[in-house]
Amino acid sequence: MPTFYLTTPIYYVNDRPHIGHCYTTLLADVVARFRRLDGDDVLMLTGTDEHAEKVIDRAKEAGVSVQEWADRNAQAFRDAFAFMELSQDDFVRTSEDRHKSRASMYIQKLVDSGDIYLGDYVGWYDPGQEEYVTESVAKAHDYKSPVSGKPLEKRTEQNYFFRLSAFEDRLNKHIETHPRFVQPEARKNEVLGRLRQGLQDVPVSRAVKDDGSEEWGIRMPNDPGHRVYVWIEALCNYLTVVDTPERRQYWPASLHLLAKDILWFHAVVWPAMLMALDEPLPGCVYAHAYFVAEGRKMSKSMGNFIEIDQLRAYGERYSVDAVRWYLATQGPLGATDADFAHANFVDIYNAELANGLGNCASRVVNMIHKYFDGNVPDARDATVHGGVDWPHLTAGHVQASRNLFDQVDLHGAAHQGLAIVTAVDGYINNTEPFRLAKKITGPDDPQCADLALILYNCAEALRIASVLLLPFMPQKAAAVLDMLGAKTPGNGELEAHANWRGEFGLKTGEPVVKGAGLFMRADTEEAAPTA
RNA sequence: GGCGAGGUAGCUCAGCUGGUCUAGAGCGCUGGAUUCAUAACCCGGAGGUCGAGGGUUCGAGUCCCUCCCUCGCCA
Repeated sequence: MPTFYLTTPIYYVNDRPHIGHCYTTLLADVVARFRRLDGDDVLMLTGTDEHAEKVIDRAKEAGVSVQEWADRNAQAFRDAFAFMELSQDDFVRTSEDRHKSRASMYIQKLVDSGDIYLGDYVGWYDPGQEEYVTESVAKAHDYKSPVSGKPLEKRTEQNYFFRLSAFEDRLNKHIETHPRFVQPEARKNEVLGRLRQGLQDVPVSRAVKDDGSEEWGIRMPNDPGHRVYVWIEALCNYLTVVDTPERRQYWPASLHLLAKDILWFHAVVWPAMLMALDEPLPGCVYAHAYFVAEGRKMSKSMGNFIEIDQLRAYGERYSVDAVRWYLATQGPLGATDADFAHANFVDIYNAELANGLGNCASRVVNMIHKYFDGNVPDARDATVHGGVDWPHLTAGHVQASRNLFDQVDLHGAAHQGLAIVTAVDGYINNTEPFRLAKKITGPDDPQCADLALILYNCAEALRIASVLLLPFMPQKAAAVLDMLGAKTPGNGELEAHANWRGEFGLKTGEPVVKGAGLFMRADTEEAAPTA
């Protein structure tokens, strides 16, 4: 069984879960669900990054221990992901020993190999903030603190550095010989452009004073006066989690999903570290863009972050699967930002879910009830009818789904399932089963067989469409399968279940259930739901 | 300032190496048909001087130049 290991970034534990965290993790979830269905041995990883110094500060403000604070906030991410029906196989926290011990080991290895060395760091220090600011920021503020306005101090301190510069050629070569390594294309160009300007070694630690405060973070091996920078330690999570005898087979990761702001770390620093550790590199680093809210950039100062509670409100009104569908199909998977706009949400919801899938399921099930007492009609042996070659048509969309998932094109893949639904709608209009039903004089009327064939084809096509839609809307697609009396496929069963009238095809005589409306039409005038 | 991406219907976008593009899709809008269905589905229509100007060519949304605008990355 091929393995497929995919990751999201680990999220800063002080943050409140918002649409951005949910989006990246949802992408991973949809891909993971599809891969499992298609037979891969999948490991999907997400988690929290907990060792920043601000975590200590905030815990103090809240009057709780750092661990308690981190526990509480990590749980908020778990809850958010549970609400979104996200199916991570593991949730790593950098404060866990399994992470800390191995991350220390990697650092030690890099020290031993000389890829991490002790050097002098010269920079502009802001005493008020107790942090360094970059040269460009310092210059922009006339060498005064951007916060307090007091003069910055030029300081030199000893730091450990990672010899990033040594990997420039290998990185360039790798990116050029592996066209899918950095995606999408525009992001790859950015990385290559920046590589052309040359690489500098990067500091990976900072001196800490032992003031008796709580033990937090990872110290430099053999030099506990230095704490490993949180970002470099955080990157290690992708490896620490699978660096066990049981999980080694998953490495290297097939796909790292992340947002564009941390592309550099993932496409350059992390691969260079892996080279230094003599580890194989991940297959693809995919950096998506951002969601904006109602056309405006989300920011702390604007206070317009779409937080998990607002997504919950959407979920309550329109269903969680509708939220998943909107994010997955309308999200900023490419290089440009996407808008989470209420009017747009309602448009997509009505057009694709209510008028599309929901209405189609409703009309098919209803006719089977009306004309065949709610039992799957007998299709005899015909498969091509009304100008549609159903086995061929559905198989084409199944294959297209696979190809699109390979390219992480979720929008395209989602529409493969929907395309079958559209085909069913067109087929019904062309063959007019409802009109046929009126012409039928009795059970011996040969037109009865035509009617049966038409409705069987509709139901079977809808079944396969649902299988393809399962990764996007696990609840609703399963609900359609339930209505049709079909089984929901398990891991590795895509092929068998997507097979027209195969082992899992609809069986003549089996009951079809009229369920509640799947996605009821939304009122376009209604205001957006609020948390 | 350096590098990069892009400006195509009301909206979101396809249009690869120039010629079925007399310019497309989906949504929205509009007319019709229909009634199995969630005022839905199906068919048709309107709507664009393809950012502006110049050039190459028998022929340019597609190549070249200049300019304008937007966005991203870096400094």
